[in-house]
Amino acid sequence: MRASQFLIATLKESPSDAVVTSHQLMLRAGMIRKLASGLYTWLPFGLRTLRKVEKIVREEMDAAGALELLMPAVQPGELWEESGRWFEYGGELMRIKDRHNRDFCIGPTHEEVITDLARNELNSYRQLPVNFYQVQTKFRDETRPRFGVMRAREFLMKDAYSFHANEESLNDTYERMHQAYTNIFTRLGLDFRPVNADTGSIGGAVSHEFHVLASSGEDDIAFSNQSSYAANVELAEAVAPSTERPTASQELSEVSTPDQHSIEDVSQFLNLSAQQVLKTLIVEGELSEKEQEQGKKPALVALVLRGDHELNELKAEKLAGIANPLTFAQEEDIVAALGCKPGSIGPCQMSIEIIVDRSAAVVADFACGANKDGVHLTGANWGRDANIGRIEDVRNVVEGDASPDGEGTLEIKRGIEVGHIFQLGDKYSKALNATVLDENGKQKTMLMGCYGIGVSRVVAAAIEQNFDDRGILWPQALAPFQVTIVLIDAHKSEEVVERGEALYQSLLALGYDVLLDDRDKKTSPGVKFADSELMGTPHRVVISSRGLKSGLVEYKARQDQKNDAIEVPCDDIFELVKSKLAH
RNA sequence: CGGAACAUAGCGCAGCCUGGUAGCGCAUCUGCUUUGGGAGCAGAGGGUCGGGGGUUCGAAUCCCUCUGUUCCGACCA
Repeated sequence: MRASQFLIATLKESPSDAVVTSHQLMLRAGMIRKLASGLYTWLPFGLRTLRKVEKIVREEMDAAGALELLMPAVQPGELWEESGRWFEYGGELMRIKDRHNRDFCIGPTHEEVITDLARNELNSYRQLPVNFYQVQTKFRDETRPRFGVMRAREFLMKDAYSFHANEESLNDTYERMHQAYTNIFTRLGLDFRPVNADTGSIGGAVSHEFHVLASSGEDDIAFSNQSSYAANVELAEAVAPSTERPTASQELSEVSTPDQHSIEDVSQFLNLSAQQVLKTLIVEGELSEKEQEQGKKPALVALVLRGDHELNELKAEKLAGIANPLTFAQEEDIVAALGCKPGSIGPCQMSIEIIVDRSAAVVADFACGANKDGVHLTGANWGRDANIGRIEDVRNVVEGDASPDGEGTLEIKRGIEVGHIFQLGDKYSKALNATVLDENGKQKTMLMGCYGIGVSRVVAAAIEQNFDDRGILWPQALAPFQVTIVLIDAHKSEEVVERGEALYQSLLALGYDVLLDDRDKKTSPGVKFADSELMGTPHRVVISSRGLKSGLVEYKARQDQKNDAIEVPCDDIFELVKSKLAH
């Protein structure tokens, strides 16, 4: 591509609404422009990278035996009513009506449509397994779109759906997809982790998220420093401490702690570390349907954690006897049941059920609320002063915790979710009655898996992981242009033009993406250099009349932090660039 | 959804407090000069100051309202 024929839409300053690096750089390098909140136009330069991600995704999906198709972005509401999600899905589902006043939505995902297709087209177990995929625009009406294309409302996604006659087949395809995803992100040149994940609202059992590690990520990922164990912090198990609880060495005593409510206040006031202070959270207990109908009030349950630990609501609400979704008790109910306000609650002399976190259960001589306003206890001990009740895992893991697989300790980093694979089971096939005939001629509900990659988000994630103060540092596989040839003094020197043209043509002939910066003399060399760095082209050749006088041209790799370029004889430059591009 | 802020040329901003001819930088266009790190000089174009309403002789500026955008939060004993 010749720069003079291309849209180079670089900006010196970034629009004020861009806060994360990838968003700023995508705007500044001329990759995208915002149309409205969460809606972006991909300019020619940005589209090149988007297409490269798509290409690698397609190649690996095809290689893994998946079949590409393309479904409509607009979907009939009836299908969503059939699956039940018309009512379950919240405001993220963009609902529209056509001119006949019929309900439609703009697809945030395509389980319903593909399952409808499968029930019509698949009749026999002998047609299974199959795995269909598409690369397509999705729409989710996010409450708070942000970070550019990283959390946009309209985005490009590769989604795949597999159909199976049995669990074994589903597992098999799931593993193949796991491997295909690993291949994809490896080829893209990204630092990523597959992590065990919560299945969320989509339902089903087994699930992995693929996260690109970057400080701007929205999820906390816990991973072992010694093994391949990685999990979303929401799901990572906090293993029981291997140490025994020390024996009590202090006497229980009451301390007046006026206006000291938070763990921070109390530990400072008592001059104790937060680890020695236990916090007690009061949540609502579970009610049976019958009790709910009778309008009974739920019993309260006390959750006891170490002061420096955070409650994991997901873990808590899964416990028997606790309301799901987790509901914190109202202040008046707490006062009625315990006789004091939140902020002074503790497990000693507790009248309601107590669930103690594994780590909190091995603390001795702890401080806690005294169940009297403005009073705390110190030197408290389980058994002697408080009933330990049940012990459960109800906290988030923290750095340094033992890895649940027994190997190494946990580190926590932010991750950007770029891929997600699920074993859906029969959730949708059952709802939509998608069956095939089995070996015995009997109707059998198919099992399903689904596998997504946020194609547009991958582009942003790649930038979050690869940039410096001058701009983007594209991994080879994603670079919109692999080589930039900068011409200097082209208007004065025929030889500059000829040499540049020759190199340009021979690299093009090999199929490389080359940008020939032939912009006229109004574009100064400094602008060309700055643009090539902002745009992140991995390799740059500079051809100038000054260099050609000694028969030399200049080569520089974008990754080289040092500013010094290599001067090479101009007859050697083609071979040099070719060898650099080869790997 | 809760809280906070912002909206002035394509982009970044000033002007508003204290009402009186709408400005700066970048970008754009023309001419001349210039060519190894975001060029120089001279000139030019570009705005219903987000929309509506009000106060006033007069509103970008003060008041009300709507819309849009952004940020923070949705973990707490």
